Amino acid sequence: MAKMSDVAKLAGVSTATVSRVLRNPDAVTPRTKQKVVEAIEELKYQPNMLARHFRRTETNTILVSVPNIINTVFAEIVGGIEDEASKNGYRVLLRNTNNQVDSEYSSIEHLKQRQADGIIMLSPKMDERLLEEISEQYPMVMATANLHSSKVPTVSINNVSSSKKATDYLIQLGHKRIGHITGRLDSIISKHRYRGYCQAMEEHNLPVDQNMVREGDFTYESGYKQMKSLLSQKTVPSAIFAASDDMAMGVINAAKHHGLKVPGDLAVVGFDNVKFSSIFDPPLTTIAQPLFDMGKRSMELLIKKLNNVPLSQTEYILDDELVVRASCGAEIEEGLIKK
Amino acid sequence: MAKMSDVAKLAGVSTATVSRVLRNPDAVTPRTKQKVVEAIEELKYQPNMLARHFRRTETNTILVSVPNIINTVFAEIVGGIEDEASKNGYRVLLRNTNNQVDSEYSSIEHLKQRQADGIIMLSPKMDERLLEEISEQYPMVMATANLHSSKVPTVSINNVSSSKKATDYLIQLGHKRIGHITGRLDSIISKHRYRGYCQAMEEHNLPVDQNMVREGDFTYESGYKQMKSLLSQKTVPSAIFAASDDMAMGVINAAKHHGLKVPGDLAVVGFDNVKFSSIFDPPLTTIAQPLFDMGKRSMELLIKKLNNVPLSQTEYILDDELVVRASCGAEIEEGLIKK
DNA sequence: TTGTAAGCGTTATCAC
DNA sequence: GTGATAACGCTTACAA
Repeated sequence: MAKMSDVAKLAGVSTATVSRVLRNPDAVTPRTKQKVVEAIEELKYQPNMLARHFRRTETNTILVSVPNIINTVFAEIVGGIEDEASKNGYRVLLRNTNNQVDSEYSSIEHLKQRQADGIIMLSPKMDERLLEEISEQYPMVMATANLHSSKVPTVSINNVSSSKKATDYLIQLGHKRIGHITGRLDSIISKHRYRGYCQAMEEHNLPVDQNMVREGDFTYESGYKQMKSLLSQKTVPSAIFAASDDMAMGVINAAKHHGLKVPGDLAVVGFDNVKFSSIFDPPLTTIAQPLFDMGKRSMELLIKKLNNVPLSQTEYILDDELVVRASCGAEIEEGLIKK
Repeated sequence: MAKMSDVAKLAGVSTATVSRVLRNPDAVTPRTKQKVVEAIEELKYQPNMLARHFRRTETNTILVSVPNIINTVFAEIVGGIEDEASKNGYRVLLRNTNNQVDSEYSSIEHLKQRQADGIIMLSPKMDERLLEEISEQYPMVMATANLHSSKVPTVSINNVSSSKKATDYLIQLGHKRIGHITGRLDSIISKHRYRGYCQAMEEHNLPVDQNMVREGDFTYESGYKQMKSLLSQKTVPSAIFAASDDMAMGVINAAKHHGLKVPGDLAVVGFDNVKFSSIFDPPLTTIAQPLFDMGKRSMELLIKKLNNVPLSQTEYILDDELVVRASCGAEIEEGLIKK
């Protein structure tokens, strides 16, 4: 494999000149540049990036810590990150944590060992104070995370207001016994979505009945199971707000298997607007998180940090949207919501 | 940031010894080792991996070229790759190609620039001869690809026999007008699946009617569109074999929107067994590709190549399986297939 | 504008 | 078993 010194020799110049041609061609006369370029082509020279990264102490690589790449929510965010990254000459190193905090720590180690220029953490589970500490020393951005503190730059939607919006919608359709399947309640996202649900209920003087609330873990299976549990009670909800589309689909299938019609006997609102939510039968009414954009935006912010551009804020709240489909039996007609 | 020489100084040894403690601790007396370890902890020394990679000319990173990470098929394979990689101390660098051949070439450049120790290509579209050439010089494995040649190690299922199996199943259920939605026919995978379909038909003396065959591109949308097209004809199929689950779901929804009952009026078999296929209504009968395992296996093979372990073969065919669910209206009962 | 040469932090080859 | 030192390939003061 040809190295820079080979190119230099063939072109009759020094390695410094070859390096300049590569890095900043205008600092060199057209003539020498020409010679060097020819030599590069002749030898099919490829710079040894390991040497370059070492010397420049940068990798052009950003690390993404993902709880689970198979989850379409994260896959879409990663898609957005990758898109923006490759447009800017960065590569994306993926780290699947499988929801293990240990794995998150080891991602941080990678960062400290300078194997990546920066990190984007998706829904981190690790200690918040530690996260802040690292964020002070290394370029870091978080996506789909709501920490208590706002020291770490975070891209998300407003999980409280969006959930309130979802619940409001069900109330507006006339529902009173509205159940909620939460995500794992050790996650702040889940707490916020729960809070939005509570706020909507309380504002309309509807009691938040703990018999109507179940803790899931964002998965289809947990939605299915918790709905079964709700259906085994004497009083049964007429509507469900699920904190994820996967759970909403579990809820609907559980209801169907129980002989209920959706939306006839049960209205369901999901959360995320993953691809399948529109394909599912019935298509899900859901809160659309701009997942791809969240990924893009996180990467944009990280690039700013990498270039020492000061960020004007630390919380970037993107717009969510209630996407109305058939799972609540409502149709938009002339701008009005009809049951 | 502390460097090795700092550790050496504090421990009162040379850098060579520190390096030894890190790489091969048994080549050092317990006493010196102890001193060095203490110094490392005291200084919170982290090796500079950029320097190490440069020096060792290896990165412990493998590159995965993915047509589209948002596609659950690929996401599951990547999940398997990541799993096996992290068990073996490798990191996974992701490159989303968005089905652009150019992007595949640029992944290869990364490899040549020694930014990764090896590469796994998922469904590559680039020139086959070039692929072979690169495979001779660099560690490379392919997954979900069937090339004509068998020089590049490839992990896949047998797309011909699996498709034949799927079609046979429909024939066995009594269907005669069986349609097929292919993937893009410039892909060998699609051609093989088509071939399996044809073989099954011909073996049962059923004509392969070109009016019953449509070219899709593996996406839900294409399945939907091509089914609409099939339904606009005078003679309409009674069953469809779709070359992907996404297309199968498109087919089913198109049929439903057209007023047909699935499986009552139309039986559908898909391909891939993505997570959502069992959640869909009706749950899809489909060919299960062991996606996660395919990822794992590809990584295993790549690790062998990286360690210069000779591979006994170049084609690794994993077992597929026909998963029978409700989309064909059949139920397994006492081991018998009933209509 | 171009060349010289030092240096990035680690590892490997020698001696001792 | 340990230490001195050269080397990996590129970048960058500094000198010319």
